[in-house]
Amino acid sequence: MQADRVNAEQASGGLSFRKRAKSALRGAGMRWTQQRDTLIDVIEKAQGHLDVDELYRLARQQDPRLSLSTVYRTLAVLKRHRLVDELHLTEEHHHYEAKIGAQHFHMLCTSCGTVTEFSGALVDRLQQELRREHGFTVESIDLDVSGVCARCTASQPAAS
Amino acid sequence: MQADRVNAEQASGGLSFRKRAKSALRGAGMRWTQQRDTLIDVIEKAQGHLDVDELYRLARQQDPRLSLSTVYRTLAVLKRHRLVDELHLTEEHHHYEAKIGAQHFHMLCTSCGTVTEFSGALVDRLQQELRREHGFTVESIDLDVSGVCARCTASQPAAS
DNA sequence: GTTTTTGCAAAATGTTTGCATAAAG
DNA sequence: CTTTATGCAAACATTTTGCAAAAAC
Repeated sequence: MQADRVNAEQASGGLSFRKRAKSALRGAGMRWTQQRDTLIDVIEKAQGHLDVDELYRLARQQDPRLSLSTVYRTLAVLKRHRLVDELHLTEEHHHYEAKIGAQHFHMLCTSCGTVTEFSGALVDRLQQELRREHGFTVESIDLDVSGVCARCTASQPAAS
Repeated sequence: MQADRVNAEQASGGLSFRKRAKSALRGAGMRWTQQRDTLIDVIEKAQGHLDVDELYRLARQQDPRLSLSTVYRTLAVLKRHRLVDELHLTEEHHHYEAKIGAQHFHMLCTSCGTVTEFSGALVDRLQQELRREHGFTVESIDLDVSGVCARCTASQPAAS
């Protein structure tokens, strides 16, 4: 557990997600509660994309009394402080992930459901282009791709 | 009204949205109902981005008995047949627009609320890159940008 | 001790569904 | 005449909210 925390800090350049979250909230005059600690811990460890129910379920394994309202309220706070990103991978459920490391985006394979990340280099270019051509200053980009991943393309006879 | 229809046909290369929709649905063994005609007409004329409530409200001006269920059911059909696009411009409401003309994406100004369209050239490049680098075949891209438009940037003292 | 946060239950929101009736083909 | 689509109301899933009790500071 101690080791996990050290690894997490190394992965994100010396400051764990939990520590960043704690100081961001404390800095805004908010309180660091047991529930927020639990939820942040689950989100950080998930290393991926949780929807609200998964987050709720996992958090209750650590603290069975934690309520669904608290999950929603905490996600709202974390979104507001830009500590988590909300993804719209599917029509049905939103997914959330810790904002750690470089900006990236997601490809969802419609065949196997796998989510792959890709980096934001091309998206940076798009941002520049929007400023140059439209005078538009980008604040946030919501970009999700769906299609067929390499594995599924290879394993399926090309649909004619 | 007749003139509107002619203009619409010219704008989309000889086949109005309504005619395309009609033949797509008829081709799939579905019926061309009064309600579908009304909804398609509203969507086509809107020339922009309607959310469900706006669509419902406008459609009821033409046919006061048309129900909200029918709006949802019709949008589902149109989405399935790729006759409308569903946009995720804001957190709260989905928006829908007729799929007419070239692919394009949307920038939402967080200051004045204006939605501006931009073309898909850069997005095409992204698509190629994903195939080249990840072997991923793109089926659909959900891309929405928010930020500050040129007008608002100009009229506001640069926030320091 | 004061203020914020929580858990719970209730309400609000947005969307879907079952079913009898109406309309389309 | 047969099948599909509609309107209505009820069901559903998800998210938000009011409030008293608990926890943080």
